Amino acid sequence: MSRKTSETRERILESAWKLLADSQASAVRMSDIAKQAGISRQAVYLHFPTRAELLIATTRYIDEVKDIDARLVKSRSASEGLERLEAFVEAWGNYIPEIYGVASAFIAMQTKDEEAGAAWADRMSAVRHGCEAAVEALARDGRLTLSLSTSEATDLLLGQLSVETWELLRHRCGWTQARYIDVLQQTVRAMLVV
Amino acid sequence: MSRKTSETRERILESAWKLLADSQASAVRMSDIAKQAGISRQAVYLHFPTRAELLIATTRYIDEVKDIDARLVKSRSASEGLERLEAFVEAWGNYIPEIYGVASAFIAMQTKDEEAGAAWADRMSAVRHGCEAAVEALARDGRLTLSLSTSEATDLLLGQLSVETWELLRHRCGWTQARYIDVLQQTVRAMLVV
DNA sequence: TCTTTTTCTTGACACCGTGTCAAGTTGACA
DNA sequence: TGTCAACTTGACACGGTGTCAAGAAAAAGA
Repeated sequence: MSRKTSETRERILESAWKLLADSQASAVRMSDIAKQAGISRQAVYLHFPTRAELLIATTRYIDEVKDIDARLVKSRSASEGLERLEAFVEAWGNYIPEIYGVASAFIAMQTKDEEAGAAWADRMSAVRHGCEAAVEALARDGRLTLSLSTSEATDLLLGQLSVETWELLRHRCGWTQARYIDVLQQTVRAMLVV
Repeated sequence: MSRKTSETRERILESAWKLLADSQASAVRMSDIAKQAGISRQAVYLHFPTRAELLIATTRYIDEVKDIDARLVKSRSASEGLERLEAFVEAWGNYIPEIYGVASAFIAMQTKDEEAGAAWADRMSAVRHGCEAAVEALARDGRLTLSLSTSEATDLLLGQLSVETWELLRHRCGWTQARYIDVLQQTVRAMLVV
């Protein structure tokens, strides 16, 4: 692996990221990314065999740069369930804008492309684990709404924290990010906490 | 307009409906629909200029056959806000499965096709009106959660009742339809009602 | 420095699905 | 019988993804 290789690879990832971030996702073609990176379309295929794999690599790259793990520390180290839940909503809710571009590209591809669907499902299952941990902490404190199993509560939380819901509220309904976090913490609490 | 014309048109709509209902939406091509209807692909274009317009016509057709209005009567005639809200969740929540096929085709097309995006947005705005009416009835009863404006509450309800959320819970998480309705009524109540 | 190997470029092509076009067929009805 | 509308057949353009082959250019190695 020469230095050149990883440099080009990174330039591709940066380009994909940038384009996905400011145009509307699925309009970004392989040739656009190549142009942005200042290389030929074929060179992109030398590094990433398919569009789906490029998107997958892009999310991983963003996770690294934006340090998703660091953002979750506060939630993971919370002593109480409710605190953990609120910290999780805040951390993930504030992370969505970072990945929204690539996320919506995935969502658009899901139906057409098997591989993209699997990759996105995998990503979502990581989020689900976060939701589950918060719900279980709540249950241990005996504060989980009685009528819900932990798995149901996890599913609901996942739905509430979905990229689609974020998009609806922030883009289509014009909410501010701060209000989104605020209201979501409040509704999630009303839904899940006794 | 001869009898023949409208017969064919209806056969196309029925075919589109059927195919969208049981395969995964965006994999349904114009040629599939033509084959199902027993006509040539070009004949489909004689009745519907684009795939988007065919989808739009298909939703209208389903609305007619499944009588969406009749399903909303109970909600519209409710005397109390809470009653109206719960009836609305039930009516719309039970209508989603009927339109899910064509809905997900729209959602998949949204990004690519301007027209499809507009049509789906239009449809969603009709649902939003339903949400709004329920929320306003609740507010009139003085039972709307204090920290939310009626518009925010409407947005939240819309998000909770979105096709995407339904799909998550029913398909990806394996909920039954009955449980979906039950839990949604409960969570929506917890979120919005004081 | 000269050679080998890797990376990237150029340009062509196949494939798929949408939408268009033109010429011809069929059937109803006057 | 002739006319008109609905339909068929077969061709084609377009846009986007992914593939292939030949060659240029740059890095690595002796």
